[in-house]
Parts: sequence; C-alpha cells; structure tokens
Amino acid sequence: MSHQFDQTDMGILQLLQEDARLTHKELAHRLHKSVTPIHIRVRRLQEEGYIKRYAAILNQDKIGKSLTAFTQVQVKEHSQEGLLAFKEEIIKITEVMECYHMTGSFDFLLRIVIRDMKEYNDVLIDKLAKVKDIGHVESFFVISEIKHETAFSLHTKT
Amino acid sequence: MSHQFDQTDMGILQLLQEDARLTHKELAHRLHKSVTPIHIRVRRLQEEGYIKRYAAILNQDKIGKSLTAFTQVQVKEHSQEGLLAFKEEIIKITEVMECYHMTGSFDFLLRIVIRDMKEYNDVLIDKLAKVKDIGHVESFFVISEIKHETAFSLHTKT
DNA sequence: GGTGAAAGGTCCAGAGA
DNA sequence: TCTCTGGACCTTTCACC
Repeated sequence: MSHQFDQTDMGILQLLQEDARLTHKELAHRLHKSVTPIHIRVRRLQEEGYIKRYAAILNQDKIGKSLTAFTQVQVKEHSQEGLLAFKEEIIKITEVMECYHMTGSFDFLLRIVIRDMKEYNDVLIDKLAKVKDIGHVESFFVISEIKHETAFSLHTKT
Repeated sequence: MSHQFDQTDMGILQLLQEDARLTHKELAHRLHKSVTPIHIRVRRLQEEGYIKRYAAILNQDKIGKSLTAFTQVQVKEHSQEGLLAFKEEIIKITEVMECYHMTGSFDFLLRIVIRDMKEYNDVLIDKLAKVKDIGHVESFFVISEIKHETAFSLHTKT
C-alpha cells in the first residue's frame, strides 16, 4: 500500500465534496498542481474507496417530499438472527433514507422521508408494522431543517 | 412557469442521484432520448432548483470519522430570538452534519460525526455547551450503520 | 418539443525527464 | 512523481424540423 494521504489528497476530497463536477483542470489550479497528478490522485482516491460515489443532491421539497420523520424502534428479539432479519426488511423500505443500530433505550433510529402524514401512516402500517419482531415504535417529526451537510470537514485530519 | 415534470425528468433525477457522473449520452441512451433534449432538461432541473448540487460521497471510516452521535438538545429560551441565535451558533459547528428543529420532548436533533469519544467530548464541552440558552442534552451513539441513502425514491411521484 | 452537426473543452494514456 | 502532447470523448450551441 502506497497511500500516504497528503495535503493535496485532502484538498481534492474537500473540494469534490462541495462540487463533484469540478474539472481536473480547475482542481489543479486551486491546489497549485498540474492536471496529470490531480488525475492520478482522483483515480487512486476512487479505487481505494475514499470516494464512494458521486451523487446529485435533490431539493426535498421540490420533489414533493415535505415531511421528514425520525422513528425510534425497539425490537422484541435481540438474537443475531432477529437483528439480521430486521435489517434486511428495513433496507427494502424505500422511504427509509437512513437506519442506524443505536445505543440507549431504543434499538434503531430511522430517518423517513415522505410527502405528508398520510404517507407516513402508510409506511408505518403497511411496511414497518409488518416487519417481524417489531416492538415499541416512537415517532418524531422535523419542523424545520437547519443544517444538512454531506461534506465532512477534513481540516484537522492528518 | 413551463415546468411540467414528466417521466423523462424523473428518470434523469433518479439516475443522477445514483451516479452524478453519467454523461448526457449515457442518460440519453437509457431514457431512449437523444443528447440535446437531455442536455436541456438537465440544465433546467439545475436552474429550477430540483438539483441542489453534485457531491462526492466519502467513506466515513476511511477518513477517520468512525463515530456518529445523535444528540437531542433542549433550549431554555423559546423566543424567536433565542431560536434564531441557537441556529446560527449550531450551523458553525463543523462536526454537526445535520440539525433539525423537532416536535416532541426535545427541541433539536443533531447528527454529529467525529473520530472518537474524545472528540465528541471536545465538541460537547468546547462548542455545544458554549451555545447560549442550552438546556438538557442527551446523546445516543451509532453502533452500526445499516442504511444511509442520499437518493430519494421517485417511482410513484407524479 | 425534437434532430444533427460543428466547435471547443476535458479526460486519459503514453513517452520522456 | 511530474510535464507535455495527442487522440477520443463529452458538452454546448446553433440552425433547422
């Protein structure tokens, strides 16, 4: 492995997180390098998995997804099979944008994005309630989004 | 306003959410159109704000951010100025990836991404605790990430 | 709305230092 | 590891349908 992660790599990642469509020429200019080394580094960062993928980030309201819910879920069965089965079911629910296994008084935290409360009800009744071993479910709703960042801050990373 | 959002627009958004670097030629091929109309539509979708931006999505572990916390915050002052001041302070904390104003027994939910528990402690003590009118704070930690999607599902959207 | 072609820019490999 | 160069491909515009 020859990846010594330097300042230039960090600069590339920082800039591409903010705008994935910067050309190599532009990156080279901003990082005071020429195009070829930038090209090589970007490819290496992709191949080594630093960059997972490039995504268009949409405006949630514009596409009619105005409601965001955070849903805390407890499961009845905490065996390995129980948890695995739960995960597989949850992944299939397209409205679930994020799902985490958590410490604390509940087991899973879900971020669910839908059009309105009617659609949330449908997800709860038709999809979530049908998952095996579901226990207590508690819902919290987003009043307003104050910050939603996809870019990690890398400034103090070595 | 001349934007009647059709199947082709939806296809473009769906595909670009998954891979922002698809060429117009490739999009055209997959959506059974030619290059120019795709080009015009992509530009319109950007200009009208459907597409907010293009982002490189990084591997959180690879860049040394192995810990994710969800932090519930109550504020003491619920006046308009109090809430506004809180928002302004929170936005500045670079470790806070997401912040939502919520319904329910707490006021704000934060997703905080850091290297380890030491760094979480630093954020709490040096940054969050210094925000004016902060009240009760409760922390929950991610054991494992089961799903983390940036792409909304558009299949039933009209 | 769509087609097709022309001009300019970008990507990416190869040779050489 | 970087610089330079050339060909292939992509983006973007324009005249026309």
